[in-house]
Amino acid sequence: MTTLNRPGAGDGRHICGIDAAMEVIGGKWKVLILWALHEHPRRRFGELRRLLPGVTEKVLASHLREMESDGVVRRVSYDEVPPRVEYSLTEDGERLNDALRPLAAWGRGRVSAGQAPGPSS
Amino acid sequence: MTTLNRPGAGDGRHICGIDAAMEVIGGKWKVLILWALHEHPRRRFGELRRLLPGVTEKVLASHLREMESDGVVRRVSYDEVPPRVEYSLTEDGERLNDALRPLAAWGRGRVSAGQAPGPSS
DNA sequence: CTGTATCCTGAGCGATACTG
DNA sequence: CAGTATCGCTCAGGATACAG
Repeated sequence: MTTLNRPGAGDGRHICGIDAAMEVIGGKWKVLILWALHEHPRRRFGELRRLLPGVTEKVLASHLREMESDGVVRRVSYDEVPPRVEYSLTEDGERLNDALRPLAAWGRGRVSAGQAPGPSS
Repeated sequence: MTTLNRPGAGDGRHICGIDAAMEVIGGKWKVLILWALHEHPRRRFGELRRLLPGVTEKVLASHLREMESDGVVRRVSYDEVPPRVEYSLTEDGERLNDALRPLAAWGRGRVSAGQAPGPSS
């Protein structure tokens, strides 16, 4: 289960529904994992790691586990040698990704307008 | 400036635009502040504090400062005694709130379906 | 190749007291 | 009323080594 430091986390009390979503996407790399798996379906662990420059194995693994238990990521393990595991989005994960589009558009808008935090002071 | 522990934070490198948005809403109470100011425009500091049960003065103040410098919250200080300050959303803040609606709907959907993290294991 | 097992750091947050 | 100032803590995340 995702246990993030958010209001209402753990006790199931969410004020407006966004909290519930924030718990799912609240990890540092989770929205990027969502995005990567949407753009590149059925990705292996190592491929995902390469798609997210800077993420460590430990964090990627734990994020994937949490997203799996949250029902947005599906993990398929092929019993081969060497081992092969493929990750993809569930239907709910795809819906979550769609729900993030307006937010991404909003973010892109202010990036191109130079209002995004970071570059300009 | 918002300095969250996110990929690309600080250097202005965002992969898909969601990162930029996540930096703005990444604080523990920020989406709730957004929501509260949308539902109850022109709120005073103390009122806001009462609208967000559990938030401390320090965190509320710092979040409001960051959101102000991110251009989503407007702070209007009336030069009176006792002091009066009113917070409201900027146009961009309202747009951000709109962009969060699909996400809230997604979260509500899984809350009512019992899939949200927290209540069920 | 696909992950655990440890250890560690620090940002983010909370509690409390205090100020104009 | 509307905040700062300080202190402390927790836990998400990073580094590295090891395992099946």
